[in-house]
Amino acid sequence: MERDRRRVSEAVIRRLPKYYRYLMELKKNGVQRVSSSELGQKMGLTASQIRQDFNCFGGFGQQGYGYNVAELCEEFKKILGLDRQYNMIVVGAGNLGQALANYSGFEKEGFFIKAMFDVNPRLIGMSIRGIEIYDVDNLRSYVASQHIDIGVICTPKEKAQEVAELLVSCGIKYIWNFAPIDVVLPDDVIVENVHLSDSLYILCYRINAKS
Amino acid sequence: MERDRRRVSEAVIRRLPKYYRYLMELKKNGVQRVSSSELGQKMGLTASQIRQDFNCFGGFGQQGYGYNVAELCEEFKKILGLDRQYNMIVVGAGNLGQALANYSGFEKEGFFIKAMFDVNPRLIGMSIRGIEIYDVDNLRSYVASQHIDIGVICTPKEKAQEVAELLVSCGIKYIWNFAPIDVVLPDDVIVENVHLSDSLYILCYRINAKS
DNA sequence: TAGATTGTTAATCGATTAACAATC
DNA sequence: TAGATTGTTAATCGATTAACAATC
Repeated sequence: MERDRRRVSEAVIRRLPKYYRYLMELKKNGVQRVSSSELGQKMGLTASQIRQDFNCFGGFGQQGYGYNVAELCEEFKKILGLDRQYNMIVVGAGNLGQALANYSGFEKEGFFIKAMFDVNPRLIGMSIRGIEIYDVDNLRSYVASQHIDIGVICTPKEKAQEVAELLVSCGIKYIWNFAPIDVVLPDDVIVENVHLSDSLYILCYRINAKS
Repeated sequence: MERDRRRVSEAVIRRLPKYYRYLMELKKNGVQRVSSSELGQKMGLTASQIRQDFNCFGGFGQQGYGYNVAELCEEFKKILGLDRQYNMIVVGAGNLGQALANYSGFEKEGFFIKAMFDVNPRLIGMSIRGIEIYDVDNLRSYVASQHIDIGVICTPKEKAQEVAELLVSCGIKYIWNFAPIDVVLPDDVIVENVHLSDSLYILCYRINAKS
């Protein structure tokens, strides 16, 4: 039960969503219990690693039995912070921003896009699934009047740093960045990047490294 | 110059796109040379690590001088396999698939979406920036008649495994997967995943771990 | 109780950092 | 040549794996 008995390493953090996905799948399939070795087999990890990882957060298992799937799902939901709602705004209502707004899947998990912002007059005033696109000039006053947790950057890379700074100056401390650039921000701001092109480059590297 | 003097670790591979991004930026800004310590400062890495990483692929530097930026860009382009063209098809012409088709940036880097496929009759027959959406039933004959390198999966997660197997059965060996699931395929198939929800979960973890 | 499987400590492995001779 | 910085070897650090006592 004791959290933070040791520092949770970056490697462990990167595996957490994968654990969550596999455990939810097991739960959906009506599986009641799972051992570290069964789960390891499925996920391509060693049983040892799984037990080490889980014990960063607490002793969730029972000797001789394994882990209760439903219980473990709940624990992971808490660990990942998925037991609450998050309000988001998206800056940049182009292709990607619109795709995110159109995707209804995030809402089921508690992530709500409350508004979008852009500089393009053709987009301003439009709405997508009820999500309005506002002029980015209205961002500051919008954020002042609403509770927004996460700022999502979907602008071209040239604007990303500027937008990130704007968001931070409005008090937003958590940023999900889709622009292919590393934004530089104060240490207390948390940035999570989705670098599509990096991912594609890695695929290409492997294509060529194989031969 | 000798490649593969040692096996290139996963950790190094994940850093390659970042090196490429920073080096291209330096080149764009007209910077001629860079030392490992300068680059390290910018990227938040140690000079030692950069020299180790680079020397997985060859001795690109010159003692007392550092690295020639333009030369290093060329080397990284080759290492990543960005010195050629890739033809892609997208399966799943929903939000995300359409966003990828609308994004013209990939073409500038040599990635061409040649066609899209879907099961939805409302989408079949449409075209996006000249990219046609075909019935997925026509995928096999299409791939047989065209040279396609990469298959991109933008379907809901329920269909992803099936689509992946279809692509592989058509001879496609390289897959860029956006569905939030780990597809299981033969060992000689290379899969690169973009798990948006995993990324969002990690952001949430950090939001909650902070407090 | 006996069998199974955890939680945890110890051993191993690999990645990062430090140091320095080589050399431009 | 002297100064700078690489390429590379050695030392350190951290993550993964193995082992096993604890215990359900």
